[in-house]
Amino acid sequence: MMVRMRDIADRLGISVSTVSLALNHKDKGRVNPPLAEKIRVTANRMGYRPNPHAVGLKLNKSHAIALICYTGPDDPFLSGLTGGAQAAAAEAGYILITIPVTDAPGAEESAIQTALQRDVDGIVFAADYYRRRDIPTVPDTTPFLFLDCISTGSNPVVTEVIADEAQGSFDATSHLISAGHTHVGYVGVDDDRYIARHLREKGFRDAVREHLGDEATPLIINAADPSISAGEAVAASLFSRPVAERPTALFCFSDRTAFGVAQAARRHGLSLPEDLSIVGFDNVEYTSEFFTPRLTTVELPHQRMSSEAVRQLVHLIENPRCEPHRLKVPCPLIHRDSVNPHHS
Amino acid sequence: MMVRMRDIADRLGISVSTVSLALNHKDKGRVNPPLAEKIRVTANRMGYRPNPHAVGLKLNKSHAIALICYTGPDDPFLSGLTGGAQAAAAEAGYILITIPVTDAPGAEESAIQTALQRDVDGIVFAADYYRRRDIPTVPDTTPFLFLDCISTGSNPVVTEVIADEAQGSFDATSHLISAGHTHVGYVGVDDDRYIARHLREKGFRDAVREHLGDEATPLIINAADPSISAGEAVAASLFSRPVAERPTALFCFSDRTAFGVAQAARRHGLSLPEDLSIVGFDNVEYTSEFFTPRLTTVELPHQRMSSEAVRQLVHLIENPRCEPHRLKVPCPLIHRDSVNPHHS
DNA sequence: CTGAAAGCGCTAACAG
DNA sequence: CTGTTAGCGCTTTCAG
Repeated sequence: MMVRMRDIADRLGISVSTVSLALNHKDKGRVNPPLAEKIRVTANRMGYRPNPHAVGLKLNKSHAIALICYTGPDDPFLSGLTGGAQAAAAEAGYILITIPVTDAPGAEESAIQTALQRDVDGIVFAADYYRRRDIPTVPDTTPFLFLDCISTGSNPVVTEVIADEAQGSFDATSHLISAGHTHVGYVGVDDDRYIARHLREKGFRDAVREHLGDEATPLIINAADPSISAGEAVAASLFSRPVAERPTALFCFSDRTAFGVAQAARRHGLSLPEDLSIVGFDNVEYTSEFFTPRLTTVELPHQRMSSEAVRQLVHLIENPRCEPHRLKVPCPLIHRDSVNPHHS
Repeated sequence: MMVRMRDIADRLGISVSTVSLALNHKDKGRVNPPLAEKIRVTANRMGYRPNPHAVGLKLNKSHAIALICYTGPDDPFLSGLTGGAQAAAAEAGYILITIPVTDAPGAEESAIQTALQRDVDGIVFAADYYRRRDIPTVPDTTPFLFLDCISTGSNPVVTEVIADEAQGSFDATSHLISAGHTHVGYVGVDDDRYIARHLREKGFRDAVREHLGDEATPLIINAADPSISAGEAVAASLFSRPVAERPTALFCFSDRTAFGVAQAARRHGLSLPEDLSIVGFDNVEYTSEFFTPRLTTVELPHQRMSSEAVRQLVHLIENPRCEPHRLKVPCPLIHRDSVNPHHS
């Protein structure tokens, strides 16, 4: 069934080592070129595929990559994460092993052990949500990389792939302002566990300063958490303000916040997007699209992040001496129907 | 770093084969029990883990399972599928290799080759959506199983894990009827590519017959496809009927159909769930929850299906002679707010 | 420029 | 009951 080097050596009446040399492109000045070429051609024709176990046993390599990933049963992002990683790995000729990790004590170590035991060539470690965390113990011969999380400590000691949340927020806010809204606000979240909160707020502030000038005081309120109900709760206070102080456009920490805000607005008799424009953040699959009006939002590009992570990892595997760095994947603004132009 | 059988043999002053025997529980009547026990204990203490490559090379096994899966970049179900499979595989001590497959010609074969080349112990083949398809060529020494798709041909020649759609529809319809609705209808879909359509319609019909009697003529209309707009389009015709013929409750082919129906209902001045109760199908992550009113719907239990699939596969791997069969995973009804009691 | 041979860690005959 | 031995398919010195 499986054709081995042995088979092609026999066919050509030569030895296995010569075949190995040629097939691994280590033949430079060791096998005469025409022979090497002939070897490669017949290997191809015979459908030769190296036996990964044999190679692995010899080289302690497996041409496999592990994606270690926190897996809430209802994580809306796992899908993008595995999908992107899978595709990128396949493209680079690696296989993807997905290893779940839970909150149980020791689970991380055991996940990493599982990976190491399989001699994976590299590990992508993804947290459940963007957050700061310390680096698990991994032998530094094994390329390792963070996805959607960053290491504690100031400069990256490990390569990290994250979303450029500040840019996403900046773009969203800019979009609102360029639609004519001068009275634009930000509905954030008041919980430091969401480290994205600072980046999103920063993007908002920067956009306000850049487009509306230094003297503009940014309107910012914070919900208790990123849920619909919390969004609805804080937003209520906004709409009971005097009309002059009432924003005509709101950029929200999350899609759920935006839904809550929308609900509160409607409750106060406003209609969307005519009386209030909103932009969310996350682009929760399908949901933002189903909402009425279809929610304009900033996408968290999980698919691209994970494929980028795998690409970086492969690069690291193939170029072992490569400095750790932080790669920010842009968050695209998804234009839909929840933003209206405003004429003052 | 890695401790080998050799190491533990040396430590104990015995031979590798004895260690192998003991560690693989093949020691019955071949190694004296106390020794065997001591071997196992020290193996544990030394943190021995078998080298999968060595075992694989020898046995053509890898203690790995492949999940071959169609992967639309925006498939809302991939998440549940991989999540469930991952967890179940880890639990059974197998590793999960996820292999993407696209619509490109030859992609399926190549995915399967990739899996076989790695000597996976079994393959779960998942289609993107429930549908009938023929069985890819896989050596019958490799346990193989269909997830969310069934083979062409009448009786299963391969084990299949699918959702019990008819039961889900039956339950949804029964729920509507037991809430007092006698004028209940079904908004289906008029496209045979969705093989679920017949099962869902059947569940509806059966429930109507069982609870409302044979003489009740089930009200059924079909949308062109399962989209929101198509749902909205057919539903419109329903609401322009005379009040007496107007249903007070509708079971819908999909969540999206339900959203469309809701939209049409509102357009006709009805309010939900007071004037119209609706139940969807799919429980699209988050979405059904965000909708107002929160949508009562039938869940497609992808998580459970995939974990069940790998459990079945593991069983198949460990009990090679096991008849192919079809396993139906129940579709639970998720009670939310879109169904109101009806008093006639 | 090419081949013989050793050995990666493990299993399974086969001897003892 | 235990040890010796021969590979699994491949890479890699080391001789020729």
